[in-house]
Amino acid sequence: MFQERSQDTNQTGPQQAWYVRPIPSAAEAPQGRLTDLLVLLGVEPDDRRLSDTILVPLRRVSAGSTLFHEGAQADAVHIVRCGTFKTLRIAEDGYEQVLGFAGRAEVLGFDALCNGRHPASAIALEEASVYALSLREIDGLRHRVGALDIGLQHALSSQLARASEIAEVMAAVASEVRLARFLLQRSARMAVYGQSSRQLRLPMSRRDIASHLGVAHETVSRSFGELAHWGFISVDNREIGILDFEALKAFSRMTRGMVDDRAGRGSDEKRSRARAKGISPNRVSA
Amino acid sequence: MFQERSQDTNQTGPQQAWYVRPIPSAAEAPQGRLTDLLVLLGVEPDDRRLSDTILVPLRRVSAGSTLFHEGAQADAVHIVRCGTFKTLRIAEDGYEQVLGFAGRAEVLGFDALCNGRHPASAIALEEASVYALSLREIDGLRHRVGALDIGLQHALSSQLARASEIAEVMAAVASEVRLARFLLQRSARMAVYGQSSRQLRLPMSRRDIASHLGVAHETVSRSFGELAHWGFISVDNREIGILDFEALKAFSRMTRGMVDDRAGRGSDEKRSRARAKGISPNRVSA
DNA sequence: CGATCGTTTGACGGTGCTCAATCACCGTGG
DNA sequence: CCACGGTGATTGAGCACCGTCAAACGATCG
Repeated sequence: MFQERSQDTNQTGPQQAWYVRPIPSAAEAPQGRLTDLLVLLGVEPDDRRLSDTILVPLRRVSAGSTLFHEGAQADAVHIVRCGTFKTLRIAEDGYEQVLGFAGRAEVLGFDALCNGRHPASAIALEEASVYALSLREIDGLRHRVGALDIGLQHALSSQLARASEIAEVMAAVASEVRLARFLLQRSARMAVYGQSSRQLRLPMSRRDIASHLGVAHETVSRSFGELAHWGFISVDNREIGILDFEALKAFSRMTRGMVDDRAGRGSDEKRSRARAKGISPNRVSA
Repeated sequence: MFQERSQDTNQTGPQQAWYVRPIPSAAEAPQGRLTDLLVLLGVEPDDRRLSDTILVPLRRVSAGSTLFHEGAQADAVHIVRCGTFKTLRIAEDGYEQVLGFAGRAEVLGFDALCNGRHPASAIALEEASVYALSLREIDGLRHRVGALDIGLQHALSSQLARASEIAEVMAAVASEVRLARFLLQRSARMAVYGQSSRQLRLPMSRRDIASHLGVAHETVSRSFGELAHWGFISVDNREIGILDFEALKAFSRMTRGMVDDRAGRGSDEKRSRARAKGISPNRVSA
């Protein structure tokens, strides 16, 4: 469905796992070294001889299948090794609210610790694999391996800081600004891992983006078109190129026009979005 | 520039703490027992004789003054003992985005751990006091007192789960629905601590609410009026009474009208918001 | 009692949601 | 090979809703 870009390595074939796939039992259960997990989390293994001997279960998730369901009992905390996930909640009427996207080294499912149930679902957007830290083992492991404790703490702090990203995109009034901020967030996250921050391969659909930005998916399409039309980005399906980084950044700063600010200075600033269009032919307002 | 709004209750006079206010030194530095903090976090002190002897610095924050500033170096993780805070980020142009509200037993500033700087500011909405766990001591304490480790983990998990609240309110298209969801969130949080969940005293201004909901503050006023007009709530300045809980809950479920829902059933359901006006009593269905 | 801020209400214009239709892409099967 | 659904992405048209500007109202405190 989504995957034909990097999906050449389909090993299990059509086995789609619509329901929770049981952990591969016994023989072929894949495992990873704790050392590798620590490196993934960005911490130096303090006792390498110990962490080398400890194995952490790995779980492969095929594109489109769910890592865990909203409401399901939590059994483990997951750390993404590769691939991308979307986290979402589904309203009674079926509307799916995408809360965020999680990639390499990000933690999934920690928010289930407090009451034992997942408040959101996690669905893989592409072939992915995650480390699964069993809830029964995690506390013991953290005590035995101090580096894991630090690494997890660090990752959780990052995730908490990133939680404001969704507020950042949704706070913008104009849909094009929302999209611009979203693209910059993706770009910044790519840059952290040394990836090119000017060429993005979005693993999620327009509808996922729309839900995440809080707009209709048609509006996302239009906004892509506008941003491209203004020369900020180039759009080729899910391949996005950032052509004018600074302009995009400046444009993304357009906020709710100084609402409530009775000081009033800069009441003309807000109109600059209209001016931004002036860079190229004037559109709208016609 | 922005904060002279709720600065009325200045007990220290003009000493406004524009910068990080140093912890009250020596003599009068208030301290609380670790045991009390553990109880606040909802965990049983495992070694009471130990936790009774350990003291945790307390910090009092007057209404309107900031606990920490966005961008400031983090020195401690705070746990709210009493009072309410708003967390916010300020855009270059001065627009203040309210990310959330933190009350009793909630953790503030943990998101600064990953890079040492606070990604958001925290401002007290009313007289408040917080436990301040110094960053240098926190790891040692967590190791010595297992209950603290568990309690913090639990609190962080809750906070992470609550991070989706802002997405929940902003996801709604109609402003009245956003406000309804917000009120229900507040009500639910009150209920956790045994407070009456049908009578709310909102400690934040309309402008704060507006920023948090992603709408203009005039729209918040109008939405309050509408919800009251429909008989869902009663409004008396910042005192809100929930008159018809079920109706309010049903109304809050109105989502983006089945966008993308190709099944298409219920395309008339969405209009029910307009119908809601005509009906004061129960209209629930679902 | 006046000043300041928070809150409410009104009017207008623009933006985006809704409802459609169309195109592009893909795997399937005649 | 092309017709055939199925899905995602794009584009268009109309109208309700909310942001903006403005002014009045209310509360609190000096």
